[in-house]
Amino acid sequence: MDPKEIEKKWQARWEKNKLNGFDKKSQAPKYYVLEMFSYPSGAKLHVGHWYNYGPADSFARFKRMQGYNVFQPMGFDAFGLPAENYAIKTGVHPKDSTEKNIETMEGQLRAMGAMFDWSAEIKTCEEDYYKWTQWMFLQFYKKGLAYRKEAPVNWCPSCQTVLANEQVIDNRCERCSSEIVRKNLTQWFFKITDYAEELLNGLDGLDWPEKTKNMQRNWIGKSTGCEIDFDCEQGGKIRVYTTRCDTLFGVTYLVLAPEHPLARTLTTPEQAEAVEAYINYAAKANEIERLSSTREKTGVFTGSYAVHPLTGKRIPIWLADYVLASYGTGAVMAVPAHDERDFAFAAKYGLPVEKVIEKQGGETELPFCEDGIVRGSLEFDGLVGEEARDAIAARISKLGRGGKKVNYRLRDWLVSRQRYWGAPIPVIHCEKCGAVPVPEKDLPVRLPYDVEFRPDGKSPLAKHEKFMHTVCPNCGAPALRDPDTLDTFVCSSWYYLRYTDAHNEKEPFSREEADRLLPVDTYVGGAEHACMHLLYARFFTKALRDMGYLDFDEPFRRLVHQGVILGPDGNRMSKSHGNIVSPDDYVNEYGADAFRLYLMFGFSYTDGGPWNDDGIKAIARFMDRVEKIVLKGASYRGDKTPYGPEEKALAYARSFAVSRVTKDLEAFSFNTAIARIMELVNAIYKYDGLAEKNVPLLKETLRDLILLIAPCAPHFAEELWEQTGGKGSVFEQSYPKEDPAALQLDEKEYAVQINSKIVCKAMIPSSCSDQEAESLVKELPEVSARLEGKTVKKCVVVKGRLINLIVG
RNA sequence: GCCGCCGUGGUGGAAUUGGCAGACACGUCGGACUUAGGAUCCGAUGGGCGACCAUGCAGGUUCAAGUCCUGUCGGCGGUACCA
Repeated sequence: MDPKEIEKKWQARWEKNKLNGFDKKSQAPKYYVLEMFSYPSGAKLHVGHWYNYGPADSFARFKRMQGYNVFQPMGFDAFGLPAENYAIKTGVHPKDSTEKNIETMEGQLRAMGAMFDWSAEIKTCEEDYYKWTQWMFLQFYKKGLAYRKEAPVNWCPSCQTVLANEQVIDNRCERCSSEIVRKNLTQWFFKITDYAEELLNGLDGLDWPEKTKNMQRNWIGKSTGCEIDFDCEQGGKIRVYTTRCDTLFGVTYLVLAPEHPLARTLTTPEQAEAVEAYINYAAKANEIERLSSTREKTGVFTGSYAVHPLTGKRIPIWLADYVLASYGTGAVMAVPAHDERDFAFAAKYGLPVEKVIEKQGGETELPFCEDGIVRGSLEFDGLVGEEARDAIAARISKLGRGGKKVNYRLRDWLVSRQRYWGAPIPVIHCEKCGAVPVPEKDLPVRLPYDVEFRPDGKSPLAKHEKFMHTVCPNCGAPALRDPDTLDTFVCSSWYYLRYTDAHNEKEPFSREEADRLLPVDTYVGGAEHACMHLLYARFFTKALRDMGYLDFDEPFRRLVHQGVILGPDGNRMSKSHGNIVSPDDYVNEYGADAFRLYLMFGFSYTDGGPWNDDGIKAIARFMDRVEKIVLKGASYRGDKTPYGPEEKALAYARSFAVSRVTKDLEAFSFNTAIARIMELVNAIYKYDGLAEKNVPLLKETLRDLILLIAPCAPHFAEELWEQTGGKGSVFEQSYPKEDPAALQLDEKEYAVQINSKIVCKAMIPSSCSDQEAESLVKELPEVSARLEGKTVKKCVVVKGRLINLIVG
């Protein structure tokens, strides 16, 4: 069988018979299988694409054969930095290179033979898509979920652009390697923090890898603590946030972040110079560096004092950059005795340490940061941990000086980028009216083609006069467009919705279609998106639900991460390692089906691992064996139907394989699924060696073999199906079902144990009761010899497996 | 540092979730058929001559532990002064 020929033949036929599409008229239950869409980079599909899409497609085909109306769309995440960088390097316009790449990749994806519904294809860089991305922005804006604020961001002075945290490597710009500075800039944010609590709670009900859910939990970082107001001697007050208000009596100083609004006003004239110098110093250090715990703590005294809310004690106020402006209130109460950071800082600057917590039953060694017994704290003495916190927080709250407060580590999502290749932010800046959203009827705000995107100190769109100059939709006065574009994660936060209604010109999607097809039943993609795309998409879904566009809470009911195929040397495949394995050579030599089968069989899907091709010949041999036995079986004639132990064994092997393969495919355990099919093939070969065959049984088993293999080797199975006289497409057949009767063997082999040591094995009727099994076993010579003069205290029977006699 | 995951033959990897450890393959060895074999088919293959010993190491629970608990070493991923 020539793989190239049959691939072409069946792909054409599937296309013609619309076998790959979602059937909108079908009554069958829907099943939405989604793989994370591709970034149209380079020109070729790499092993990673195959590893993601091949097995996932087998899963989709399997669901189809199970009777579901499967929707499996594909598209391209086409905006983004790589295309722009490529343009800067080569001068090829991002639009041109992206379109070319998409065309190539589309062809290659089709050649894989996956069951993609191309009628729903989307490309995020096309007007009819990004128009709706902009529309999303406007809805978020209307709802108060998109806002502009000044915030510290990573700024590359050479590229003159804001960079995302991921684009900062070792405090340097990934593009030009110049040092990053922190800068306060006015940027657009999405208020994802409004949904922090729901994003956290919603995780519990999701069928996602625990690992990923945990990463999101940590990322959201909920913490319950207490806010406390400290009066300043010179007037005003400072609000601090703490999770350890039980240590309130151990406060020896307060610390404000250098960016804290009160930092300068609290500074006394004598300290002004030192404070100013320190604020400047802190502004230069970037956030990554600041957060490094190995870095020595620095700070400066403001010269002024606050008053302890419960004791009235004078407390010096310091600035230090180990306190973050963006978390809590940007100010903390320092308790050196019970916090490592405060302890180190106090030691360096000679600040006092006051112990107010004692370890229960042991020496208290400072800093002691665990829960313990409260001491030296007036009437709170003797309380422990949570009860102490509750009591002190209640007091604070009664005094009107704060109280319990929940904080999240999650920050709002910075969505504006000073880049060209993205969706323009649909906002117009008017001198009189301020930031005015572009009216929906004027969408899309088109991304102009003739733009100078080479970096020369200005944001690319800002230099495009025709793009920038417009009139204010509000007052009609001349106004400027927002020169920024949206983070590409905005585009990918709603693409699974657009798929359901990809050509709708009036709305981003119709509610009817979305509610019908969503949520995605199984979503497959890399684990690297755990705290980015997967979190943003959940946020979008919840926000759109609250705006009344959707009727469900979570976009992805079940999530599966494929592992990563590494280079043969165990490193990530990359040009710099020189360890890239091209799928093309293998596909050319063995065919798409064989390559896909090998990826499924040779690796544990969720683990991946270093590439090696030791087993690929085994797959070719396996397919060869299947073809031979299937075609040979088809040539048999006769209705002689012996039915003895061999036939029973074959029927058992068939049913066992069906039962296990079904479970394994459902669980994305592809390697064991293929192993089970190989076992069945071995059983069929064994049976075929018999002189007297039950031909109808053999043929039925071979038919099931083709069906079992079909999701994993689609072209191959179609061809066998046709050659053996099957009607229609193999994917119109239903997946084989196990026969419970065949799985009921008359007798099963039990391991017979005495005190958990195996004594012998015995065939025991599978229908017999525990007691019957026990007495049967006692009759066995191996057993009775050893039981001589001993009594059986207990008998443990594990059905179908073993009988364990426990002897005193 | 903290959180999470993982350590099983020469190799990739199984183990119905506490029940015959090493399925299914690769590789190796032996055999058959061949002028030939890097094709195909058949057999053997964790270690030990053996009783037995084996799932990183040391303990524990249990009739029974790769699986559960405690400690420890090693690897991977996430996060990093979040008060």
